[in-house]
Amino acid sequence: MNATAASLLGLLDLGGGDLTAGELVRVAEQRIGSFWTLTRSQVHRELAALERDGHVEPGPAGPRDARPVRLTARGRAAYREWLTERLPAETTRVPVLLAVALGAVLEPQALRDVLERSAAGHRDRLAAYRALDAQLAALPGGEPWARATLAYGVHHEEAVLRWFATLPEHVRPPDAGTPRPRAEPPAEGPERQA
Amino acid sequence: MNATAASLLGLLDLGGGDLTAGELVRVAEQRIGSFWTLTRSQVHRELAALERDGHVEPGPAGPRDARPVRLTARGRAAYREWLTERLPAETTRVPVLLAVALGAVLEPQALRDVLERSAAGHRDRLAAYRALDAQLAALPGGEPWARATLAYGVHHEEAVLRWFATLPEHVRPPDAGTPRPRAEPPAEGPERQA
DNA sequence: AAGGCCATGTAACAAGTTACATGATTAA
DNA sequence: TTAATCATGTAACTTGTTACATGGCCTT
Repeated sequence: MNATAASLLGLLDLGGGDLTAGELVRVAEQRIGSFWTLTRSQVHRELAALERDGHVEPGPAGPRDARPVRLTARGRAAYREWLTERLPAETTRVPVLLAVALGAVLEPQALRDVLERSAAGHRDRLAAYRALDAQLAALPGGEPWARATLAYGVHHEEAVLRWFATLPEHVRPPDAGTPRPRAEPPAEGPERQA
Repeated sequence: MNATAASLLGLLDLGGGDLTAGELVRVAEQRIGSFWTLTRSQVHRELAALERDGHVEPGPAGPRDARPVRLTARGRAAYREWLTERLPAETTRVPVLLAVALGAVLEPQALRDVLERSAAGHRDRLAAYRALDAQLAALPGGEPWARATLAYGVHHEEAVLRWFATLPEHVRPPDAGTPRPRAEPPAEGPERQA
């Protein structure tokens, strides 16, 4: 049982019915978006292993050789055990930090350009998360868990943007704000949309 | 040129002199810590490729078959080009978010345990970052770039801890604080755009 | 001087990414 | 009916991880 396999079983559990590889990819994208990458190739490979181990069983075949799978009781127990007992720590690679760590040997202007592009991406993502959250909030059930997941993204992006503002002035990207002032009314509403 | 190779060249540049694979791993751990994972196996593999491509050249051999390498002019240009022109976006897998996304089908108690353990890890890391930052601040040069890197970690961990406090009460880990009162800790971000 | 310890390099394995061939659906 | 498009599965490749054998270093 690995992280990818466990996540697939969990999504099957959440989905309720039979899902194909493509559907799983879509559900993952929708449910955990940019915080849990999954490619179709991975899904196919893991699904094959999961079926071999009895964690999923094939459902009725669909068009295009699409093979929906269904979670088995064994599979449900396996992923839950993994989730509660073997959940690994978060691992990250933050490319922009590499640039910052090398700040002593880089041209300030080059570093500043890198930071500016990175900051723009974070601003865009923050805006996208907020927009999506507004959509979810309007839905009947309120989608509390999807919104909780999104909230992580919002908190993270806000934190990163605040961090940009703390960088030395000669490399700080424009529009990153300034280190100190956190008093003024933050423009909560519609910002420059991506 | 890939991210791992580029980071090795950058660290060689920063280090100044000849470094062995093991030294590179140590420098990476010290400089970008938990935001840039590197294993010795990767370093050996990449170093072989880098030497083949003329990005590094072998220095005087040391004990235990240790083979220090030195950055070449070609290597310096290559990693800088990558850093400023091809820096990839951040990719993350946040296991705890998987649990949250599956909140609808998990036992609340199980989810709460998972969250509590995750929160504990984040608290520990935040404390460690702060302690390390205090050490760096006391150093002669002040280590501005190392501290800037660390600051990212501090901001990130603070944000995650704040996020925990926003989760539904019946799964919120103890010691996570409460959603509303944001008196003391860094508050709503001043991510002013324009 | 000897034995445990630790760092080195190597190799096998697992996971993630990219590119491609095929077949179904849709629109003209 | 035909052509374009899109989703599917497969394969090849790259990157990351884990486990292991060896040899210098340090302590006793």
